[in-house]
Amino acid sequence: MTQITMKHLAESLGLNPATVSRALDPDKSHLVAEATRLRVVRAAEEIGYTPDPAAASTRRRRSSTVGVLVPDLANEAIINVFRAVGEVLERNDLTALIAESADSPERSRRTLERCRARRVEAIISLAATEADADLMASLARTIPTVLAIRTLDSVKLPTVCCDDVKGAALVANHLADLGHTRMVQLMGPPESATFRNRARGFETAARLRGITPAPTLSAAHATAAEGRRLGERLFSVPRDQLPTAVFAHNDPMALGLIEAARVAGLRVPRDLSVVGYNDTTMARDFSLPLTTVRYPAHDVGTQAGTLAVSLINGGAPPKKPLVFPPQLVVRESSARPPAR
Amino acid sequence: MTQITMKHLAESLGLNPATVSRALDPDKSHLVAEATRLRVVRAAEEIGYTPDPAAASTRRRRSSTVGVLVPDLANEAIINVFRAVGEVLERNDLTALIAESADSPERSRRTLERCRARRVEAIISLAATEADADLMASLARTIPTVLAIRTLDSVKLPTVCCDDVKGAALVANHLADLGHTRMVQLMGPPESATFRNRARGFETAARLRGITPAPTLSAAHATAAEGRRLGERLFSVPRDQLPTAVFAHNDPMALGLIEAARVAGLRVPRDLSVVGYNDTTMARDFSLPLTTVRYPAHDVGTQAGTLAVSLINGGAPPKKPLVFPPQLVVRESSARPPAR
DNA sequence: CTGAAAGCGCTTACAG
DNA sequence: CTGAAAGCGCTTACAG
Repeated sequence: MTQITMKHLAESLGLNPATVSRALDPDKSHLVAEATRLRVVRAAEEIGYTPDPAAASTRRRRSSTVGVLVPDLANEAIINVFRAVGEVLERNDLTALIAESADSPERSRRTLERCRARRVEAIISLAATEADADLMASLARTIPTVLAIRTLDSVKLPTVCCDDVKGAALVANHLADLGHTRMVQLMGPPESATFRNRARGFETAARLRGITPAPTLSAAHATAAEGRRLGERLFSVPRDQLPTAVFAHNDPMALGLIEAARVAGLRVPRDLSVVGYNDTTMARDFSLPLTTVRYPAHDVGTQAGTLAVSLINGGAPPKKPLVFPPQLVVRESSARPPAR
Repeated sequence: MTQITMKHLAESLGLNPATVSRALDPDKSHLVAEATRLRVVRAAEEIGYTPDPAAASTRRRRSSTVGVLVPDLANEAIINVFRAVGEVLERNDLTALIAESADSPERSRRTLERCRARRVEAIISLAATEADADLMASLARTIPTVLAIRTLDSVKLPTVCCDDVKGAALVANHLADLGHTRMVQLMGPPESATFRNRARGFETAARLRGITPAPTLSAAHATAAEGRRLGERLFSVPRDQLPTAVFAHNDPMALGLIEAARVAGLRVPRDLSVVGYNDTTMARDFSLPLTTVRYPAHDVGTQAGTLAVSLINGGAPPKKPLVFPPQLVVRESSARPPAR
């Protein structure tokens, strides 16, 4: 099966390959007589011809490719952002090269290295951690780089994210409004700025309401298993020393915690209020419907993609991070604290 | 920032680009004096040079790219298979182009079309449905194509999958062994062969044990929400007409069903046994630990990747599907039926 | 073992 | 508006 080329197509139409190339390129087809263009396009469609992108890449000196880093492919909240990124890239004839870092600095490094080798025109990282800040900064000198979801403190890079400080403050205020005074956070790994921001936002807002949260519980991974494990530990103290509300930094941890509460004989929300973050499908479908924070995944993803495209085209990086607001979603896992 | 090329590197070393090319290509470096090879490799490392893959592709006339279709990026069971596929491809210097079909025929078509346009060297579909069987068959005439997870009846293609008939039979026998006689299935969408096979395997094995399952419940999507919805309907009948065991075709549906059971005041497993499929993390972490079937994701993915590589290299397609055995994992959601 | 030339399939100045 | 030529950055016969 020998590959059909532009030369073949041109010959069969009695045209020069250059004309065929122009006719098939939306950015150049205005240089071609409409009748010719139609003839070419039709013939191409008929035989199912489409120019070889690798050859086009070499000549154009553009890979038409963007590297996208995610920490975890099976994480719904992150994949929702990725989907929006992918849509924007596709619309701009850019192919997404997706890679998973698993939050391992070693894998991040290898993956970014591969992006560079592939001559990606931009990098969009949904997986930034301080551990690879230096590498990101150095890559960003030659490749347009966008951070999404997770910010980086130590290096200034174009960033699109959710206002997690505010999101956590919404939770603190919601709980304070319900009358809770004994609250605790179940924090995700501090490597991700999202969790650091949520921790800070919650703490600050609580204090503004005159509440001092109990010492934060730190999860090694932001998973249901960790939520459950830390819940078991938390609930092992006498009842009257228990907090009346827990803010878990994401939905899986919240659900794991609720399981632990059930096992410990605590009713949610009657004995304990639990709030999650992200509003993933499981927040609605498992356990009792979870009070959580809706993450503006579509906005973050769309803007990150758009920003990358703009940087590729020589646009100036925005001076400040693009920040989208989260939204509190009150469901059934939060209520007034139990009476004393 | 003008790109550094092989020509630059060659000049700086006083060598011909051809020699540099050979030195840097593991398959050709044996043609080069070891001392020369070392000199080249070191210089390349020092300046961070790596040959442009697009240019290599055009000249080699190989894209070094494989298209991988998945139905859902956020589905843990499927992503586990994809991860194994990805590892094999990476080891063989192939880049995975991942695309999501969302089980929409229209998106499958567009996505496969894009694979063809990109000149992928092979296609691995974890998302096959009969709706795109014709298209797959036609593509397979020019592009090595491998089916994984989901088989296709109407067209013979190289396939790697799990023995879902057997997996479901394990469940039926487990429940029969416990003494259940009133069972029902909660079936996933029949578009996916996995669910058709599970339905058949369960039914057949049950009948061999002298049990006729109640009419199967059909889920529109294999999600927790659907499990919950169908559970609510199932549990709305008088208790004495209830089945004593439910086989849900995947873990999310099983967990949704368990939630519905809780709401209906049924205790699992005391009043009702529930078994899932796939052994995803949530089977361990949410709800009570779920009895389920471990899916051989690593084997299926590794073999699918290996098979694709072999086909690319001109290997013969296997005469029969490569089938890996599932394994029953008994946890706490299944027990003896309630006494009458 | 190395070099010089040709060529992969495109796109893009350059002419007309 | 179209063509003929050159060239993108590689790799691969072909020589020696």
